[in-house]
Amino acid sequence: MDDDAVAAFIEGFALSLTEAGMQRMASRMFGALLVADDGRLTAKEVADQLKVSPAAVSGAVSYLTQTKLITRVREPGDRVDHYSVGEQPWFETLMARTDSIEKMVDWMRKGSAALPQGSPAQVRMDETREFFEYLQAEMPRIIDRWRESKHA
Amino acid sequence: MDDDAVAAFIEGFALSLTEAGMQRMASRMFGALLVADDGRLTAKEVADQLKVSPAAVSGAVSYLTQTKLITRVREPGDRVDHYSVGEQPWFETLMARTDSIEKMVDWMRKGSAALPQGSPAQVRMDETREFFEYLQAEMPRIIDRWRESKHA
DNA sequence: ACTCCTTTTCACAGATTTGTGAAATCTCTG
DNA sequence: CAGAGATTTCACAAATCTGTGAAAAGGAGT
Repeated sequence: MDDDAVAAFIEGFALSLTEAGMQRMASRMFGALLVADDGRLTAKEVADQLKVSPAAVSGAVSYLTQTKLITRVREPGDRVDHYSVGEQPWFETLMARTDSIEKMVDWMRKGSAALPQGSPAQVRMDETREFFEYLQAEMPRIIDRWRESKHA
Repeated sequence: MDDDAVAAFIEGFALSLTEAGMQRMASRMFGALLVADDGRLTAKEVADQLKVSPAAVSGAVSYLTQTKLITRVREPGDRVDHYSVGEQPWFETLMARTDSIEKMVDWMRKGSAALPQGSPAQVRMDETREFFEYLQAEMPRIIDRWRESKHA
């Protein structure tokens, strides 16, 4: 277990998540959870490991729980919260999250309506929208196929 | 052709692209191109339509061309550049762009190596990496399937 | 080579985001 | 319900991001 390499992973991985649009602190905390042996840490452990204030962790927690990437768990008779990458693999959660796509699709519907009937721009936009709708619908099936391919 | 609604589309659509990680100005310019009848505009047209400076457009152009979402076109005997959402549907370009995933996969490989052999964290990380590799490999096939489903 | 226009670069100002410390709030436990 | 510790909130400072204006660089036609 190479601690330096693990720390490097957290920072590097978090950076690529950040580039993909996730908040910086949330990305780092998420990285820390991924390398935690049981995928669970307390706020304090996160704060210590990343050398940040409890306040920063609190912000990350609220982001990550809202986006359902982690869940808050408290054992009965425990006084501290544990945060955990859920039982369901987090990337499935990530893939299932399509609100961003949905928003785009909604806008494209409105956009298409505002364009001249049959114009190239309208045709292009409708086609694009159909693709995203297809993609959204396919997502669960893609995950299924992956599960199958694993068994083979 | 409802100009106000078109403008609203540009802003709304651009916002959802921005939330997905794209630069603000680039998102707006991209939106403007999407509703342009032939999918092509000059820098000046973009600047006028979005009410921004040429410098801002220049920045957006450099982002969008780097990410291959638009291409620069200049007709022989013309003095100005036209920017165009490419011939290939832009969302196919978008889906084919996997560098972000590749970066994550690379980091996960390193992360796995740094974790104790056979530890839950390592198992989890390897599985995650395999999923993304699968996803990346599947992408072209997903697009193919969409094309087929369109013919039906 | 010159001129005109387009495009890029750069320093800067304004806006936004990020993380901190301190205070407030919450929640178990006794 | 009081105490102890955990968590959240808030105002603020530092860092980052955005877009501007002005100047520089680039290119096509004369």
